[in-house]
This record gives sequence, structure tokens and C-alpha cells, in this order.
Amino acid sequence: MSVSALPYRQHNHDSCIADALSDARAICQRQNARLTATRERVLELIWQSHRPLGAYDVLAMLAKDGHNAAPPTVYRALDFLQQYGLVHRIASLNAFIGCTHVGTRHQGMFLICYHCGNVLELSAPAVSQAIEGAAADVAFRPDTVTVEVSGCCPACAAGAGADKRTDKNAGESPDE
Amino acid sequence: MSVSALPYRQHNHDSCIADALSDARAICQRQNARLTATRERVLELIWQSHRPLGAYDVLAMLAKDGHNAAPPTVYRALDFLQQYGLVHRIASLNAFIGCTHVGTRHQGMFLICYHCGNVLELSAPAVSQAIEGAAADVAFRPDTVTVEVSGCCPACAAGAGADKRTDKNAGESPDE
DNA sequence: ACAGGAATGTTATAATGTTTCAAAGTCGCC
DNA sequence: GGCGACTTTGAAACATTATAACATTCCTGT
Repeated sequence: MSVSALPYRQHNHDSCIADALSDARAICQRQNARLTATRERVLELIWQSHRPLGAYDVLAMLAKDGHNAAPPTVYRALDFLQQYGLVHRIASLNAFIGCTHVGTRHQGMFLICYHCGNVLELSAPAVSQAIEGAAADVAFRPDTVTVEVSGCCPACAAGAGADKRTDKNAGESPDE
Repeated sequence: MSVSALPYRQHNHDSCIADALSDARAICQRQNARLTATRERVLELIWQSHRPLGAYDVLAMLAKDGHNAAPPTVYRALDFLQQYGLVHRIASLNAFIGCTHVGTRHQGMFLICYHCGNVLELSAPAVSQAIEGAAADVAFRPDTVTVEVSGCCPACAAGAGADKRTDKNAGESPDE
């Protein structure tokens, strides 16, 4: 399970995608889950970039494939992928992103750049511990934890970031 | 600025509401912001319980007042209240809740009980620090932080909690 | 082959949130 | 008080996100 963790740095995103897909196949096989064609294709689409994708974005991309899908198709695939920890939902954006910590027990923390739109998932044990401690102080038993930080990523702060509005399909940009 | 912080304990919720409203008036006056009748009414409705309320719930309650409002009316009021730190939006629920730390600089952490529906807002400096530290480690500059924890509150864990589905209007229940 | 369950297709609808433009209210100023 | 600028609200339409319900197809084990 080795997916490069830094969308902010230049990287070969094709191998990002390939790794994510092969990780997914391995995980599903191990758990006897069916990574069907639709599910795999949705995962691949989600992984097209490090920017979260709305369910209807995925739907539109499926449509371009010639797959005339309806919303439930996408939501069901996303539910499945979430269930196996392959994608995460970003609540503050109503959007989905590929998990970069597949197969490891983790409670993600998401750094969302409001300029370029990239999202970096961190596994931050210190944060988890602090949250669990604060919950324990009031005898609250945590189940699921959502940590989403919106802000400015280093590349954008340095003026080098891509603009999420302008390069939908730029081939070699450093952030895809 | 003194709003009781524990929905899980029995408390006089009428004074909760009264305190929240008087705090709001003070804050708006100090900042020359207009707490108009609609805005104040929306705040009061939000404060009817310690459970987050959807925008359309508020809309329906306004309708019962005889106020024939449209969605933008509610969203505008909520935007205003958020801007002055009087309510928070819970992203994972698409709902809004009164702020229990009005006037203090804080970055809220929300404990959401999936059984009774109550939400407790904590000010957890240790959590904030951990998050800022994790962000700093990757040179990310945080702007807004969302921390939402879904789980089971002490009252519900002890079997004493109310059920969010069954007591919409119970007068004296310990969780209102 | 076939029975049972999982996955998908299909249609409709619910829930949440925004855009736009017009009307009314409020404030400072003369 | 009246006037102009600005803020707030009204109103209609629309956009986006998500789910319900039921039929059909596909896959798996026997």
C-alpha cells in the first residue's frame, strides 16, 4: 500500500492512479468484495486528480464513457468504495476523494486548498489522540471523526499553485 | 457571555435561550450589526434545543409563525449569524446549531450524539494545537477548521438519553 | 440448470442550497 | 422632514446533492 502522499509536489500521477487501482483490487480480493467494472471505473475517475469530485461530476464523466448512468449508480459505487476505505467523503465540500492511506488503520485529516482545490490527506495520530482525549473528558464515546481544514497549500502560498478554475484538463500540471 | 455548555445535563433551557439572545444583542450592538427581527427569530429557533436544525426546519418553523419566508431568507439569516459567530454549521449534518462560546476566540469541536441528536460544542485548545502542528508540518496555512465527532453521549450510553425520533416536543426532557 | 442473493437499471422525488432582480426599510446628512 | 446611498428582505425560479422504490440482470454455489 504505497501511494504518494503529496499532491503539492510534482509527481507522476499516472502511477498514483495505477497504484490506487491495484491496491483496491488487492483489498477487495482479500475481503471477498466485488470490485465490479462500474466500481473500479468510479474509483479511477475519482483518482483523476487530487481534487475531490462531486457525485454528479463522476456521473458526467461516466456519461462521457457512454455509460448512461443515473445518480444511484454513482452513489452506490461511492458507498461501496467508502465502505472499503478506498475513498473518503469530504463533508464540507459534498465531494469525494481517493484515500491515500488504503489498508492502514487511520483517521484521516484533510487539508483542502481553497485556491488550487487539491486535498492532502494526513494521518495525524496527535490530532486523533487530542480529539479522543477531549471526548473522553466529557465521557463521550467517539465513533466517526471528521477533520477538515480549509486553507492555503504551500504551492499556492508561493504563487506556484494551479488555479482550480482554470486548468480542468492541463496535462502536466504539478498538482494532478 | 455565559451559556451553559452541557446539553447532556439537566438544565433550564429557557435561560439557555434567553442568554443566547442577550449575548447576541450585545455582540451585534458592539459591532454595529443589525440583529433584525428575522435574524433574531431565526437565532431563537435554532436555540430551541441543543440539536442542530436544518435550514428547511427553520423555514417550516417560521411558516408556523405566519412568516411566509422563502429559502433565501433563512440562508441569509444563518449566514449573518454565522458571520458574527452566533451559530455554527455542522457540515456532516447540513444543519445549524447555536454557538455556546459566543464572544470568545475559539475553534469549535462538535460532539454529535447519533442517538439523541444533541450536539455539544467544546473549545479544545489541545485539538486546535495538534491540527495546527500537523498543518505546519506540511507548510499548510489553515484558515477554517472543521472538527465533528459522531458518537454516543454519556446519557445515551447510560440508557438515559432521549431518542431523537420520538420526542420532538417533550416539554421537560433533560436534553432540551 | 437453477435458486438465492448481490448488483445494477430506471423512474421519480426529496432535501439542500443559490441566483437574480425587484421592493422595502434604514441610516446619515443636509 | 426629505434625499440619496446602502442594507435588508421578498419572491420566483432554478441548481445541486441525495434517496426511495421497484424491476431486472448478473453472478455464485450447488
